[in-house]
Amino acid sequence: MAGIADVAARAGVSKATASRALSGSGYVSEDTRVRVRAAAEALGYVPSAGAVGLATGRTQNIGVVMPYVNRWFFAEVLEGIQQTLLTHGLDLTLYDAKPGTTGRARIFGDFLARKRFDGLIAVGLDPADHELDQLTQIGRPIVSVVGAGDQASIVAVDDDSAARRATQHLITLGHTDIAFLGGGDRGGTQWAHVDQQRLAGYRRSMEEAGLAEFERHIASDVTLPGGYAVAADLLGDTRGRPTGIVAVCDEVAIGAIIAARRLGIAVPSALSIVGIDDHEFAEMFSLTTLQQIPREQGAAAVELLLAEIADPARPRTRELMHARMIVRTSTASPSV
Amino acid sequence: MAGIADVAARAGVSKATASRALSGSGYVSEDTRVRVRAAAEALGYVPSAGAVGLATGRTQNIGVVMPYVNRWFFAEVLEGIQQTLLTHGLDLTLYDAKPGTTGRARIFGDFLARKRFDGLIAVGLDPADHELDQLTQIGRPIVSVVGAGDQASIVAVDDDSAARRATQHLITLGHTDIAFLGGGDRGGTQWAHVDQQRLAGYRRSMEEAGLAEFERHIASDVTLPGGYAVAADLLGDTRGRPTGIVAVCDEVAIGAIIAARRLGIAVPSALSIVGIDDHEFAEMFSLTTLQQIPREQGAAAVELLLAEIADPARPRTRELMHARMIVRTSTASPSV
DNA sequence: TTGAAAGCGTTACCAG
DNA sequence: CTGGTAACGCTTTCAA
Repeated sequence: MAGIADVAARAGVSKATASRALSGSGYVSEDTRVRVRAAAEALGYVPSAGAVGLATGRTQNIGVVMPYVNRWFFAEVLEGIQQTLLTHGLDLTLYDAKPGTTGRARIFGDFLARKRFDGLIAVGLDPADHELDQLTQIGRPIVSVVGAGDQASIVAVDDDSAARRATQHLITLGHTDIAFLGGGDRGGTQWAHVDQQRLAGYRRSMEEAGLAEFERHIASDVTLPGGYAVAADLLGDTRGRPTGIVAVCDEVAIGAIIAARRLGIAVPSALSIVGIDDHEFAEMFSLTTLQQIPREQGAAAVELLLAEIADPARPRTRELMHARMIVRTSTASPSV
Repeated sequence: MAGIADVAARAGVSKATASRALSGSGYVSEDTRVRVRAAAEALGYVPSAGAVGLATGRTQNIGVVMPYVNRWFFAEVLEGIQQTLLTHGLDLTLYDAKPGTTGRARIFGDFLARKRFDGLIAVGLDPADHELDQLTQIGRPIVSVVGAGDQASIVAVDDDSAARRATQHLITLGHTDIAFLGGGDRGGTQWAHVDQQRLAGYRRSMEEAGLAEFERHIASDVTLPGGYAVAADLLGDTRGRPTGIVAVCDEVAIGAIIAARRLGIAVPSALSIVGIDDHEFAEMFSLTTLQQIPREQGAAAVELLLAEIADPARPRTRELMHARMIVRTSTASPSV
C-alpha cells in the first residue's frame, strides 16, 4: 500500500521528483534516480492504476471484443494479442459478445461506453450498423482482425484469394464436381463476412474454370460437428456425391473427413477435401489447407493499435496477410 | 466527456447530490433523483472508471488467470465467468499464464501486483509455491476453479470420484484389462493436479476390484492429437491391447476413438472408451463420459468471489460439483 | 434533503 | 535539476 509519497519521503525528494524518476520522463539527476528507484524497490511500491489513469488519461489497458472465445481461430488470436500486450506491459479486458444475445447488447451499450481502455481490438465481430455506430462513438482507436468496413484499420488474411487457391488446387488435380461446404445462415447465427468472402472466392474460381454448373454451397454451422453433420448427409447419398470439397474452414473440413471415414469413403482416393486455416488438428488428419496464423494476426493488430494510440492522426491501414498452401494427403486426382 | 459536474449543473444541484442520485446511495428526494437522472441521460454521462476506483477503492473489474485459453474446458469456464460478470456490470481482465513462459513470470511478478481488480479467479492454474506466495501477497479475494490448496475457495468437479465411476462403469461391464490414457509429465508441461486426481481415482477403482495387475497409465499430451498419437501406438500392437480405456478427459478419449477407427478397431465391440468432461464433440463420437459443466463452474466462481469481496471475512468455501454419467455407445461389455 | 470541501494517488505545469 | 501545487473525476464525511 506504499504510495509515491512514501517513496518520495524515503528518498528525501518531492513527489514530483519521485514521479519523474520512476516514470523516466523529465530531468532527474542520475543520483536521485537511483535513490528513488531503491526506495521504491524497498517499499514494494506499485503505482495505482486508477490514479495514473486519472492523471494521464491513459488506462494502460486494451479492450478486446470477440463473438466467441471457444473456437480455434478466436482463441489463437486472443493468445497472440495477450502475449504481445504482455511485452508492452498492457492489460487486456475481454468482452465476449456473442451475436444475438442480450449480453452483446449490454457490451455495446454500457461496457464499451465506459472506455476503460486506450484502444480496442475487434475480432471477427461483424458489427451490425447500429453497433458500428456505437463503436465509432467511443472515440478510441480500433483495429479489427478480420472484417469489412473502412472505419478501422484491419488485419486479416486474404480470404477470397485463399478460397480461390483452394478451389484451383482441386481443379488442377482434375476435379470438376466440387462443392463448397459450410457457413450460411443457420439457427439464427448470421452469415459471417469471412465465410461469405470464402464462398465468393470458390464461386469465382468455379466460374473462371467453366464449372459454374457444378457450383453448390451446402450450409452448415461453422464448427467441427456442424461440418460432420452436413457432410454425413451429403456423402450418404451415393448419387450426387462430389469428388471434391472446399470447406469454409478446417473445422468443417475435418468434420467432413470424419464423416467420410465413417461412411467408408476413402480420402483422398474417392474424395478430396481442402480446408482453410491450418487448424491444430489439420496435421493429424493430413488435411491439405491454406494456412493462416491467427496468433500473428493478433500480434500485428496490437502493434497497429499501439501505433494509432501513439499517433491518432495516423491513417487507417489494411494489412492483408498471405495464406500459404500446405499440401498434405487429403487431396489427390479423382479416380477414373 | 460530460462529467458529473456537468450533470449536476444541468440538474441544478451539487456534485454531491448528483453522485448520490446516480449511485443510489444516500438520501435524495425522488424529485431531484429524476431530474439528475434525466440530465445524465441527456448528456450521455458515463462515470470515469478510474475516478470511481480512486474514490471508492473498487475497480469494478475481476481478474482471471488461466494457463490456456484454447482448450475446451478453459474456454468454457471463461465464457461462464464472462457472462456472469456481465450481469453484474463487471469487467474482466484476462491473464494468460502459460506454464514455463517468461510471460507467466511477468504476470505473477508485475501484472497481478498492480491489483487492477477487486478479486481474482484462477482457473486450473496449479501455481508453483513461489507463485502461490505472490498470489496471496496480493491481498485480494481469490477463488480457484479446479486445483488444490486451502488458501482460496475452490469450485470444482469431484475428479477423483468421476474417474472412479468411469472405471467402475467398465469393470461392471466385465472389463478387466483397462488402461488409463493421458496426462503425465511430457515435453516440459507439468503434471496437472486434475489429471493426477483422475489417475488416482482410476487406480483406486482398479485396486478395489482386485485388478491391480492390469493397472497402467499411458502418458500423453492432454489434447485430442495427443490422445490420438499415444492411442495409435497403444492400439497398433495387437498383443497387449486393452479392452477398455479410461481417458483423462474427453479430448484424449476422442483422439483414441479416432485412432481406433483408423486401425479398424470397432468401438465399442472390440474396445470400450470412457471419458470425463462431456466435451462439445462427445455426442458426435457417441462417447460415454462423466459430465461436468465448466460454464456453471465459472458462474459459481463469480458468485463466490463476489460474496467474498462483499464480506472479506467470509470463510473459504469448497464447492464440489457432482459429475453426471452419460452413457452413450462407446462402451459395452467386452466380446468373449 | 442538500451542499461545501476534503480526499483518493498520480502526473504535469510553472517557478525557482 | 527540483519542489510546490493544481488538476484528473468521483465519493464521502460533515454541517447546514
